[in-house]
Amino acid sequence: MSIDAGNLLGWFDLAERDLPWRADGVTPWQILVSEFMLQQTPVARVLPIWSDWVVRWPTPSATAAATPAEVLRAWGKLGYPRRAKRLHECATVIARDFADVVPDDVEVLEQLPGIGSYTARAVACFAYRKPVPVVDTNVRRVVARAVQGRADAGTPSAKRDHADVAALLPDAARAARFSAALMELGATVCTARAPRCAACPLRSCAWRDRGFPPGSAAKRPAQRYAGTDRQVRGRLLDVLRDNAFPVTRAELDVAWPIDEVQRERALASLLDDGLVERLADDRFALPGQDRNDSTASR
DNA sequence: TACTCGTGGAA
DNA sequence: TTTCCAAGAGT
Repeated sequence: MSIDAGNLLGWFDLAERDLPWRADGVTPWQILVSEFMLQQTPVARVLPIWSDWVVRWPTPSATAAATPAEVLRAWGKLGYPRRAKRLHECATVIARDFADVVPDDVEVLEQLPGIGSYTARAVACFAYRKPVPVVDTNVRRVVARAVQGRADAGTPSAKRDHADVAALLPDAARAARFSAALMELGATVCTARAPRCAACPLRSCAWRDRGFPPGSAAKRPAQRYAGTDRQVRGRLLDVLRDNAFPVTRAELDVAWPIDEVQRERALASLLDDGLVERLADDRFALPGQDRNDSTASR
């Protein structure tokens, strides 16, 4: 089964969310920034961060001129701070090697830091209107249901997923908007939990035709967060973000006093990721931040 | 392929 | 309260 382009696009014309990175005049770089922020992160949480960010650093070179510390602070608690580091690196490469112009070629984009299969295609499609398949978790779910008649998408497979979506794309003139519409449908109607089938605009759906068979119960154990290294890293970074000057080990210790071994492991991984810097006096700071403080002189 | 990597709101 | 999961990337 396929998806009728006119059917989906007609719905999108009426139901498209008014997201700021979709507005006229938003540059490819600013769209790229939105895609970094939206990786595994809900739209509602990205909105305020993105709005401030693109005003402060409207171009790759402006972003590259900032310190990693400034970028990490602006990222705030958006999560996965390695994304912020990679966005900064990505800006540096584009400013230096691409004359401050975001590439429009998928294969070139994929070589940039923090840009993978999805983001490369999203930028090519949304910023440059290229008719390339854009496959995210929403698209995979919509295709699994409407086309394949299954409740959930299978294990991701870039090659197969791209082929599945490429087969659905209409003519090149409408392909980019079709991809945006497919994502939008998955994000707002054909959702993972409690899909709103009564509001679905699709006239054909293989999953519905089969009587909505449930997904296979073989799900991976729910991801836990409390007590994980991720939480410890988050606590440590939280301390560093909140301090304009370098902090001592003792100040980090209180962020996770329970388990010293785990705390050291988390700190080592942050250093390894380039998200934290160790100074010669054994204090710690966000990379590139001011090293002076009021206590150093007395 | 499977696992790590944050965060917080909704059910 | 616990569970789910939200425009993925890198290894």
